[in-house]
Amino acid sequence: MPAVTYELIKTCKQSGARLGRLHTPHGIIETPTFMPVGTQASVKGISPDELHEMNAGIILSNTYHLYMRPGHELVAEAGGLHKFMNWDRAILTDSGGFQIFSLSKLRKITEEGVHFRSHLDGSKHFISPEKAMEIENALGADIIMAFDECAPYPSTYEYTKNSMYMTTRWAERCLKSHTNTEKQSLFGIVQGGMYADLRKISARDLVAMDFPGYAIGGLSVGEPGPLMYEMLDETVPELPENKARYLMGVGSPDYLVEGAIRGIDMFDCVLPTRIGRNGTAMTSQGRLIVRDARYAHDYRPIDPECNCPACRNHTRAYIRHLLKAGEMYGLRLVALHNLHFLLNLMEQIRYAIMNDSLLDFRKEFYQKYYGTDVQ
RNA sequence: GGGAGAUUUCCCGAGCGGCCAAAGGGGGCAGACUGUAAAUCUGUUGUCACUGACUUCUGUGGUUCGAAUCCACAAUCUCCCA
Repeated sequence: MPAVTYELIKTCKQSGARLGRLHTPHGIIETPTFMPVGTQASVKGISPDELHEMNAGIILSNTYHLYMRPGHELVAEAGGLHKFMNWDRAILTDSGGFQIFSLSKLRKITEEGVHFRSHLDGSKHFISPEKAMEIENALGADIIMAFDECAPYPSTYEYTKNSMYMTTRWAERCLKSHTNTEKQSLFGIVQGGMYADLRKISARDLVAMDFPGYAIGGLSVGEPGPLMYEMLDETVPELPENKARYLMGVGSPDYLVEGAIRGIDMFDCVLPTRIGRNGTAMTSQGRLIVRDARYAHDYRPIDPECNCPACRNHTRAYIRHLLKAGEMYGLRLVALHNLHFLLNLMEQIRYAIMNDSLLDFRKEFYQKYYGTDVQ
């Protein structure tokens, strides 16, 4: 029995979306779910208590960043990531594959692994699939991700194909070197860029290796929405029904709804915290740039339909003032609100699946959020 | 009372005869952000009939083909001597 298992509860008759439960050593998570991102063992600006209050069941952290600082040995010495950051619910660690992509100026990819320079001090490092497993085992997250390459968009067919096959070989090596299987489950990552045939090959090869869960990576990297949906439509049917499906790096409310409709169970994204810190709120009526002058005398909450602490206790005018004045409480409030908003959206999605009405929900949501019909 | 210096677009501040509607900051305004090198980044910030024209650099008058830049006087401010 793997550490993490997926239990399918029901499928939405209208959309095909899945309602389920993710069983982990640190609790059961209702899916589809959204995982707040805490890259450096902290969801930027948000405390574990606040994450509890918004009913976050699982958060994401990052192998690359924790390896660089403070070092995985230190986290292990502290008693593992849960204890280190005092978070008693589930954690997923990303492998650092995305950092290979986003820190691309500083790296060299080989079959053996990736040579790169630290973004902190320029020092040279090398991470292989085996090394990534060693680090993730030391960190001790419930779900750990295979070491992959997230190909940039756009990439040629040749490049994407080679990259995808290498990611598959790396997945095999990860599986072999991952030791702590009774407490941590390793998820494989489907790659293949924007090429349907490569996506299918990637998915089939990984499914043959029998991972406890599957992620879809390399999407939401700048491609148009419809192209991402098409890739999901090609990929998800290849994945087994009894395993969790995780769409990496997604994010915006429309993508979450569209992903759920296509059978995705887990999402993560920096968007709510990042745009929150930068002054933009997600509301039931669409995006609201709290910094804007039009809210200077607006004494309503950010979202009148929200009952998060920011909306219960503070006005747009006040939060705008905090943001303009550079007060960190303002950044925290908007990030906090955005996380509440997305977690609440996931709850609504689950409710709609339960009632076989997710397509109806999508229509209503789009009209309210974007002022348009389903694109 | 005498002497020295200063006054630039919202603020600070560069400019010292043409390449100046005027550097650079700050502030303002607007936008972006999707497995976080992001409390970051981008654009914009005299007026308009906006690939061009017009009105600006304390005020007035002057020198010059041409002035934010030179001269005279005035106003205001700062410092030094009585």
